[in-house]
Amino acid sequence: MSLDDRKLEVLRAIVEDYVATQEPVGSKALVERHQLGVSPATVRNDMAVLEEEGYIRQPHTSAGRVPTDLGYRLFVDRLSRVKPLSPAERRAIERFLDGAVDLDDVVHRTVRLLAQLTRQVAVVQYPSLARSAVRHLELVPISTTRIMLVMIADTGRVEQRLVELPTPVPADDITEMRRKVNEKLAGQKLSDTPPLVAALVDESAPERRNTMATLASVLLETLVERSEERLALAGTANLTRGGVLDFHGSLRPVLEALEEEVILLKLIGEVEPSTMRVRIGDENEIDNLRSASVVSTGYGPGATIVGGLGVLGPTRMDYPGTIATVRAVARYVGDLLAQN
Amino acid sequence: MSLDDRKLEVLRAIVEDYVATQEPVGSKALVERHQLGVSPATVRNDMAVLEEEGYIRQPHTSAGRVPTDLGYRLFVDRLSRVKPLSPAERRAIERFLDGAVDLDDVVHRTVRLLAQLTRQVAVVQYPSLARSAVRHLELVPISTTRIMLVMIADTGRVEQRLVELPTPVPADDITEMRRKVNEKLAGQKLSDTPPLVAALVDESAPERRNTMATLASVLLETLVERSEERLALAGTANLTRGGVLDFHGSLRPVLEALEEEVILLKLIGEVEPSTMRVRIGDENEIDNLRSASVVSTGYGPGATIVGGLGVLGPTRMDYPGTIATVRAVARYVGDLLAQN
DNA sequence: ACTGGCACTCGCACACGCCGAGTGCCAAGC
DNA sequence: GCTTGGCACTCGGCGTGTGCGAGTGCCAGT
Repeated sequence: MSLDDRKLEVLRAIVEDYVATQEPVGSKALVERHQLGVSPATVRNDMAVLEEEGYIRQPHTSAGRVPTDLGYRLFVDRLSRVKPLSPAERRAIERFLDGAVDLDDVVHRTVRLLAQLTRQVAVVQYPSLARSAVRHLELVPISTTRIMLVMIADTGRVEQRLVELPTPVPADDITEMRRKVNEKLAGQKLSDTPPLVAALVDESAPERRNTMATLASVLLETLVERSEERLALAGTANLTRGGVLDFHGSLRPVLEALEEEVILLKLIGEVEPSTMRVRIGDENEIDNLRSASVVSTGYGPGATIVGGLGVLGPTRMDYPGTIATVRAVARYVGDLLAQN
Repeated sequence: MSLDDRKLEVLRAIVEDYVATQEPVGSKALVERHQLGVSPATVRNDMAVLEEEGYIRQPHTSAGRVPTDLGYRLFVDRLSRVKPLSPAERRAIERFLDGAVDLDDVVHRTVRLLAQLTRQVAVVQYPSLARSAVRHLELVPISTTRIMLVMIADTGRVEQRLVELPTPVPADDITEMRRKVNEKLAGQKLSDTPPLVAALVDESAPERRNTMATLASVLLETLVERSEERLALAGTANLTRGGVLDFHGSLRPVLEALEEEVILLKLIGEVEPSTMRVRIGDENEIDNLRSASVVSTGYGPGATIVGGLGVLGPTRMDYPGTIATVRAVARYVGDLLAQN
């Protein structure tokens, strides 16, 4: 059985009112606050159907209705109009993000901004190394048996790692190695580097091969295997808004989940071509987050995607507003990265 | 009026029992669980005195007693015996911290370890730049008008910053500048660098002065002014242990405080020669943390101190255990840094 | 100075009853 | 046939009342 337009309208009204008031909404209140053009009794009938179909439910027998996860899903997919940002918000974004001096700075500002605008927990992934290309590799001699390997990616990320050499290496050799390494790797996608690194070792002069092998292994580890994904988080205090009512009764599991980088990456990291991803309550695979919703998207210069960002909050969330904000912030950050 | 030994013993018993059970402790329960050698009535008289002096209080008229901040203070200062770590704990620390490849890695492991061992919120400050010396400065040409400035500190910290040059600069000049800059700054305490940097500009050849001035300003900003202190945080989920009873009723203010780097730095950063610092409840200057206690100390290679670390939890906290753990972890981290 | 005894206080848990919001259903109306 | 007003019903929330018991303060006795 399909739902007619009025029933959908009723669902929308329920979602909007519930999100706004945080209280179960009854038929009478509904007709008062929205121009539905019908009586409470009619609305009640519609509600009965919506409940039967699983879009809403009653917390207890004689209370108003509350949307279910399924209800929010339908709302997000078919009922919510995009809510354009206010000029003030646009200006806030611009003002906040301009003046960032650093990739670190950009990420930190972004995550705070996102938390502030949405009043939720915000997560921003640093540009993924896997999706970056090498811009430059630098070998900095620290002592005769130690060099610092610095990798600068085209996304602005900089990774460094100390390399302990098996034997002392003269400065000239290091200069030469730097030249070779850059010649071979600069401009390459990090994901394409492993064979190139292997080739480097093969091609190097016998007397330098040992050193080069050490270097290569660190290189591989840093660049590919450990493939360190980094994250920034902000706004956890927002979890306490609206009491402990959201997140059925305890912040514990949510806070625990937020401590696990792996989990967060799963949440916002799996960037597909799809523009915007909304996961509502039970749709989350992580058990600890069954009471939460996540709105996330990818960002990057132009059309490419180098990382993910998003927010996490109670299922009772202003989806249109949140989606609009997340999208806008992602776009600004992308533009910012494009300028570098 | 001074408190005789038995009264102090009573206070200790109250603190220990309350920390263990989280329930107000009465006179009868006290004599049962501790060998005080006197009757409940006597204990009651002692309690009356302790209450008068402000060390304990009753939540309501006919309940047991609970330590006040002042009571905890007395307990920490005069009554608690240091609780040596179990071998298992020592081993855990060692196992956890060995195998760190990076300063980043060290800090992250440390903060997680600390959170896990104390079951509180842990905070670790990265080695402060202000207390570091320059080990090496590297100028990496990115394009003709852009160079990446990489500063490697003796504490292992690496900071980088993009420098936009006013005019294109040939590679040779950059090599020369690198030499000059290192000659002047390597080995110097960061806090001593400003005049040296100024001198660098003055001494440079006229045709390079412009470039050098740009470089110098970025240098100063990165190294001294912005003097970026970094932090790692873990264990926020531990705040939810013991319900919302601790932190009088709301985690909100605490979570908010934990989001402010400035506040956290104040908490654990002000490292004085004193070895261990315990701030209990109202002793905290930050209003949001009036319901919390902070145990912190400095760490660093040998006797020097390069940063702070500590934990934050409810005033109802196992002080002896926490203090022992924080001290032990700080020592291990210091040793680890000394090895670099 | 310590102790046993005793009256007293008060928070907590539980039971009771009322109120009212909100519902489902039904019969009447457009 | 959908919509509507009417109506009986349900049930959670809240305020009141009561009993219980832990814990206290005080006092008189040793």
